[in-house]
Amino acid sequence: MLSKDPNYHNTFSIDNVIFGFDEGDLKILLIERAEEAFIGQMALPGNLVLEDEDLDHGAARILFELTGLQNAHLEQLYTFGDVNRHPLGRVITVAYYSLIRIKSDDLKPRISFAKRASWVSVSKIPKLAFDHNRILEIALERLRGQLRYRPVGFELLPEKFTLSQLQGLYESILQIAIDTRNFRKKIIGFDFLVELGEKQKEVSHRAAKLYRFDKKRYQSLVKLGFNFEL
Amino acid sequence: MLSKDPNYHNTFSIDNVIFGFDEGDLKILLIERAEEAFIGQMALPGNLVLEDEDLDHGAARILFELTGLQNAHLEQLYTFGDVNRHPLGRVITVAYYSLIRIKSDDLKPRISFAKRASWVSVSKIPKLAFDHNRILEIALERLRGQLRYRPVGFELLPEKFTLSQLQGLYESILQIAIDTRNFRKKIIGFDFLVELGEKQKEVSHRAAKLYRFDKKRYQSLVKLGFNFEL
DNA sequence: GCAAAAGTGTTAACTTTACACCCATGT
DNA sequence: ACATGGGTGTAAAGTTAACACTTTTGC
Repeated sequence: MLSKDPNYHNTFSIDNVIFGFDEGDLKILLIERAEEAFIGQMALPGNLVLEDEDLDHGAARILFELTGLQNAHLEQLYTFGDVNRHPLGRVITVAYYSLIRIKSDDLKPRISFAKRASWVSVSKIPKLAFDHNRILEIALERLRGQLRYRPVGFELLPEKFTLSQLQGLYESILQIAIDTRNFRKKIIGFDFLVELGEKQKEVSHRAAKLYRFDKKRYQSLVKLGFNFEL
Repeated sequence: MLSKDPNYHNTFSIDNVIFGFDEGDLKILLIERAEEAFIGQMALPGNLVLEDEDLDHGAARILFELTGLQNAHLEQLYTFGDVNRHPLGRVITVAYYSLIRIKSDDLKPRISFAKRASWVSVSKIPKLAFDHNRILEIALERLRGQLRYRPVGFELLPEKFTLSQLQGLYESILQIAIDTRNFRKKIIGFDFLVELGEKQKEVSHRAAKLYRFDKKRYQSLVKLGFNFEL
């Protein structure tokens, strides 16, 4: 065990749980740590908050510095403050989470704190630094909870997607089977998907129609009292 | 404005939002502050966390010291960390919340930090210290959100209650009208209320039957896949 | 006997579930 | 022509919503 570092006295950090969806699989963004503690180990992209910085700002800054990602819609998840969660001293951490569309050219750490950032399937998460496995667990619970009651799935898919992709996302994250006809009826009935008049290309079967999520339409429906529920 | 106090550098606190229900009215527990900052003003019962204390423990300790309350089931709500939320320095605060049964003899502050603790109707909250009005707002949102999907109402009522009291609680907190017959059918149908075979006393109208919430029964129903929803 | 709240059932509208076959495309 | 996933409707079961009168009790 490392000895306590007095600079870590009463200090706090932010850790980001960033979900993405790719190849039918839910993934999260991990970095390889290039500094103590847990040097060389995989961890959530997180770091200390600056003294003159609001929490939400810190979350966005830290995410950018460690991964190169910008404009993720970060939401506060939970605060972890067990006395011994950090080997160098008392550090409470505020966890944030976000759902984003994975793009291949996204990931470029801007500071040496992280060696690299990469997407890891949630079914293949190694032992992480600190209490990050636990943080991820809480984030997964929250994601599963929100998936049924808020149209969060659309943030994970590409802008243009097929109804089967959408159904697959729900089935994969919630680990349930969904009846295709009922699913389509319901989703189409919500009346916030726009049929793009385009089709999939380069698939070796009947090409599916492409849709996009109409966020403005969704928001105006919500104002009229509509409640998303899958 | 007070000058910054170097002792408050990178320090964190806990604030508790404690809900109670009495006389058909939702209330929260406030203290009158006996120390700087905001001396003499009403505030949520909160204080600094000790260095060697887990967050959950700190929440329970602080609540006890400032109000005398014990055994409240405290749940973490949200963390507030705006740079200027505290006039003496940077203090992030982790808000906790709890629903409890109000009893008249509960409230006795154990340390001089609070002059007194008292229940205040949420419709009559004054301007509070720090950003506590905002914290309360977030807590109210969370309470309203949870009320429909978790049997939290029973934590606010006395152990023995009538169905009208229960209905009144929902109507008062959610600010909606509920059909009595449908409400009773649904609640009775859940099959986790126990009819006590007793009746109200000293009311000048037909006395209502008393019920209690069977928590064990509820939990075993949940295990079988039951989902509370009002 | 009257005021005040307790208690009780039925029907129509709507929502959810279960279920099976033909279609379009690439190889 | 076959393999692969895309796309479609109906009926039964279950749930929710609307609605009005009688009962009990204290004063």
